[in-house]
Amino acid sequence: MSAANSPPRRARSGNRRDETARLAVLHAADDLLVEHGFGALTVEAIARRAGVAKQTIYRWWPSKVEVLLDTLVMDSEKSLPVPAEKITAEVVRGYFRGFARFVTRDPAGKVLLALIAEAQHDSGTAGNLREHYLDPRREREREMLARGTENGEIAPKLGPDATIDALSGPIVYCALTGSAVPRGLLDTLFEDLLRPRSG
Amino acid sequence: MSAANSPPRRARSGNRRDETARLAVLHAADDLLVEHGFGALTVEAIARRAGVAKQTIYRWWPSKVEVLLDTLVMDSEKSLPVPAEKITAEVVRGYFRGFARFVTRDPAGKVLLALIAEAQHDSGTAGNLREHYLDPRREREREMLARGTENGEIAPKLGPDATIDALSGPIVYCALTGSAVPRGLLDTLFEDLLRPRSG
Amino acid sequence: MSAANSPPRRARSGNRRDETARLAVLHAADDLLVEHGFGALTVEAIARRAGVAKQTIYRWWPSKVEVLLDTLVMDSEKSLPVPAEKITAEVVRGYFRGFARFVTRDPAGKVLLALIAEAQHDSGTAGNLREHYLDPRREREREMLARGTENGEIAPKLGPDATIDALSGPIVYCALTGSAVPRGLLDTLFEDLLRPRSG
Amino acid sequence: MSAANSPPRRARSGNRRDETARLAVLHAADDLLVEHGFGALTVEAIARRAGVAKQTIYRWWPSKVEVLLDTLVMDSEKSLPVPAEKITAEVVRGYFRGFARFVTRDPAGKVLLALIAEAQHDSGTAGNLREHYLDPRREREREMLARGTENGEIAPKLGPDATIDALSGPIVYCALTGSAVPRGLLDTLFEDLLRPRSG
DNA sequence: ATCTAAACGAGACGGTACGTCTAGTCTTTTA
DNA sequence: TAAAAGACTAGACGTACCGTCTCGTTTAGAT
Repeated sequence: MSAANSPPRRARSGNRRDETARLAVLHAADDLLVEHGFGALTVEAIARRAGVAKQTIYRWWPSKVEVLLDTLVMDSEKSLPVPAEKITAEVVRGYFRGFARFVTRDPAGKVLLALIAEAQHDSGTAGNLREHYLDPRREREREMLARGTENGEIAPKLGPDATIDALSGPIVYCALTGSAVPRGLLDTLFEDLLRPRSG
Repeated sequence: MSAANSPPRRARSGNRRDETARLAVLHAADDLLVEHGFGALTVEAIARRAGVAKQTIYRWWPSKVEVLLDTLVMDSEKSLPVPAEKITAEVVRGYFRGFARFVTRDPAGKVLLALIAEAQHDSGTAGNLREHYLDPRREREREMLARGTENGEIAPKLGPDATIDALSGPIVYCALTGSAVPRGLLDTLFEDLLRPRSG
Repeated sequence: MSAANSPPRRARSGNRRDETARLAVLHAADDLLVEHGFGALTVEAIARRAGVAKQTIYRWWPSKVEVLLDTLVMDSEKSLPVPAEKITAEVVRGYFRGFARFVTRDPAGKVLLALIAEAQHDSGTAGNLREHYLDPRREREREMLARGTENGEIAPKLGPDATIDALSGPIVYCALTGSAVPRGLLDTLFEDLLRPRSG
Repeated sequence: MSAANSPPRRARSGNRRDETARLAVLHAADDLLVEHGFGALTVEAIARRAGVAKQTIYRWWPSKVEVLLDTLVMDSEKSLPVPAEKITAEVVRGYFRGFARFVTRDPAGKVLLALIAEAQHDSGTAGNLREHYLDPRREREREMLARGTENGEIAPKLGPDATIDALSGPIVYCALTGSAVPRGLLDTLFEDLLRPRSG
């Protein structure tokens, strides 16, 4: 019953990394991005908001984008897991629809857009984004398609990467330009690129 | 013939806007972006490189992104005009192939990626990018598709915006993530979305 | 009768110096100094207020302090002439009392204080102030004392410069520090330094 | 003996104000004023010369004149203390002679002239100069005169402020106009204003 | 029961760029 | 040819963050 008396000031952990501080930083970064945009996302502001010293951030993250990347990995694992079992056409379609929802409506999706943006300005960010987010996720997406193909549930007309790019590309592009994904676009692409030929 | 001997130092224009300065700024911004990345693209650096006072930049552009937007409009009009006459399937396909080349290989294309990126961080940039680049270009792309459809050269399965998003989306997405557009992707999309139903 | 029809817009004088512009500049400088202080006295502000182009000021005055010096010479000749005839003790005393009033209460006196101040920052101003204001005036003050001495009206205990410094010094110092000249100070100095030993 | 090896680069003080930086700023300001005049005394130049970041200056001083005021208080306390014990006529005379030397020959005296000058241009400076320099010093000068009077060493003919103004005024005025204090001036004023009536 | 070691908050520091301001120069146009 | 207009280079202004560096405090684990 360590926190029973609900201390106004949290008990610090002394010798070990302070998990409370870590979470405070991640949430502060997320909140600032959503509430005030990337422009307000400075290390100083994160520290201020998290009630944490700047040095504590620099101790554990090389820069503010690594903080964001941590929140993205955490959030997207929760909000948008890549299906791994019982792959049907409907599951695959649902995944990409979920992806569209994630990047256009979920606040956590803003983090992905912000990191894609930042990657254009900084090659280090580009590398980290690929390594810790895009590539691992792509790998699991390929597996998803492979299983669906084995099952005969889908019959991709193109290679896995081309297929995923064809579906993810318009979604991300529309999100980046602030427009909605046009009605019918995803369904038509699905029909043309993934549906078993026949009838 | 006062300026016949082409002075090494440009003759300033006095009362009127100095065209030489304007071009020096645009080229300096372009060069800096390509050579040293967006991080090195500060107003101070542009001014230094262009041999121009900072104030001259602030007099004519609200911020450095407006400078970039000007270079983008100028360059893309030259490198990637939207076809307006004799629209055939091949012309349309060639336009999108040219677009892919523009954003993945042309230095001027980096400007578009940088502006899409910056638009994620700043809503003013987002608005300006739409208003001065994306929307006008989209309008002409729609006209291109409309003419090709009237001619019977193409038969879009989707509405014009959906069609353009389906083609531009993967191109831009691949450019943003630093990967090549997968072989066959554009051709397959073309075949499926634009080709007359054979016959 | 050049200005007989009092045009709303003054008639410019073509290839001769425009007297209207000259006076507008002097008055604008004076007004700005009195109304908004020396800090607001920029060449741009003077030009704006006078309805004159900056270049017109630079054409005729090396800098804004020369403008002020012109107004000072003009104004102080009018407000505080050095007595030259019928020098009595009372006339001399009245002159220094007038000087005290000039620097502490007359708006035109502020110009002198401002120029003394500026002279500390810029040796060119120091030279100009001496040459065009302090030295000529000192010369006439010496003559005033000399005549009074010849008349037997006053009997300076010190040399003329020392006498003038002893009287002007406290006046200027009090004006510069924003305090009033203490009651009795001038009279006592007068009594001690200028009054015939009597008997 | 942790600092026994006297490091070539100073050890910074971490969390606390860096005394080395403070002194570097004060000396840089003093030096710049003496060497290049008030015109060269910009915050940027002080920072450059002191080897200090501009922000460090703005953190501790509202403006460059406050820096000067600090150097003045520091220097004049050292070069020109107001005598407080054993007040004799000679001590008082020596103090004012010292003051004359300070403002006309000591480089630190230039700071006082510069601040008096700046006070004409900015009322904030005027207030600060009074509050932090002129008034406290005047208070001690009054005490000096009071003690000398009690002792019977001097017998001021005027009130304390008038006496001090009568002596300081010509000194400052001569310093401001770049002329020497005329020979005999101070002695005569002393004789007339402070000397016991003989007898 | 001390002592060591790490992580913490706080915040000063040297820097870089920001966007604004004024100085002083220059050129074109008008009268 | 003077004056109005105003664009230009140059550089200081004061602010915001950057990333680094002590400080002194707090606590866990080793002595």
